[in-house]
Amino acid sequence: MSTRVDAVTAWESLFRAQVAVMRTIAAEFPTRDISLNEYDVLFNLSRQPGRELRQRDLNRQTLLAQPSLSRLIDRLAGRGYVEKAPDPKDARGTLIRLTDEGFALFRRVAVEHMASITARVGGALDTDDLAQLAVLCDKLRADEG
Amino acid sequence: MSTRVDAVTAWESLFRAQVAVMRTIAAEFPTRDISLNEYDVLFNLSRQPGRELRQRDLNRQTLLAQPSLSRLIDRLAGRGYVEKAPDPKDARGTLIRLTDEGFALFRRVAVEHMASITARVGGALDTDDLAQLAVLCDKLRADEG
DNA sequence: GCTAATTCGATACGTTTGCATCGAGAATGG
DNA sequence: CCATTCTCGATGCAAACGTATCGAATTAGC
Repeated sequence: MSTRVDAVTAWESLFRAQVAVMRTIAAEFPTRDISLNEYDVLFNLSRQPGRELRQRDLNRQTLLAQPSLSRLIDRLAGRGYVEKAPDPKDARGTLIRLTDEGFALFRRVAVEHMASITARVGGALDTDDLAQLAVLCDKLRADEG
Repeated sequence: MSTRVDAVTAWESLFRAQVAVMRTIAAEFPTRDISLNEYDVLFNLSRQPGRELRQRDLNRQTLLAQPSLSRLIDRLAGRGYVEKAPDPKDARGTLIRLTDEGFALFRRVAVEHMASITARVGGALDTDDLAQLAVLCDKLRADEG
């Protein structure tokens, strides 16, 4: 069956493309202000209703191990960008909420970051390619398991 | 211009897909034997003629910072999976060569790893999708800058 | 309703990573 | 040919990460 080989090849291409693009983007990222992992957390919170999310759900969006995210959040909380509150629905859980200051930081960084992405990604693919790529990647992500 | 928005959307999709797939793959990876970054180094060496590469070139394939790769290689060398030799063409450079033991380890791990990829990626997209995705990602990667 | 198994987040601890910097060698420019 | 600049890889050091483990809370099975 050729799908076996094709799947590995496609993943290889996707992974290398991700590395290539990420290198450019990371080089232009304002790491002094915030790390990419921290940005990713702010990003995920920002698009949530009420700008809050359970730590458990936040963890599912990233590749970070649970203890790593736990401490990353403590660092963000220490700098005033997020707040931690117990989940009223589940006493085990913790709700992480983006503060106004955190949202302001996110928006400020997002502007530069999106410009980097537009330059690197938009410069390599035309509109049709971009749309196609997004569809395929969404399909790939959807199939959890 | 709508390409601005599309580029950011497409990158977002690609990145999230990469995270989703990587989570599955990493969970099934034999981390006891070797880390994913270490595997990536062995992988890159394995497909090189003579199975050797300059550390500088190796560095361009990964997202690791130069000192991190330097020490990762030292660890691999300490375990006998690679060997370091001065580059006769350039006395600054170091050639990293995959040993037979390193190649054997790579092949052993690659079997399981490719099975993980096939299951996760091949299960979500059909052959046409996979081919399309590979083309788009290669195009995206090609445009370095 | 009670016990066992699971989930959630935090902490201890060793490992890995990145940033800053260095010395040695190679390229550049006069 | 010499001085300046750049490239390559290594090391000091602090920050961040992952594995193992724990206590508290919830869920599942009897």
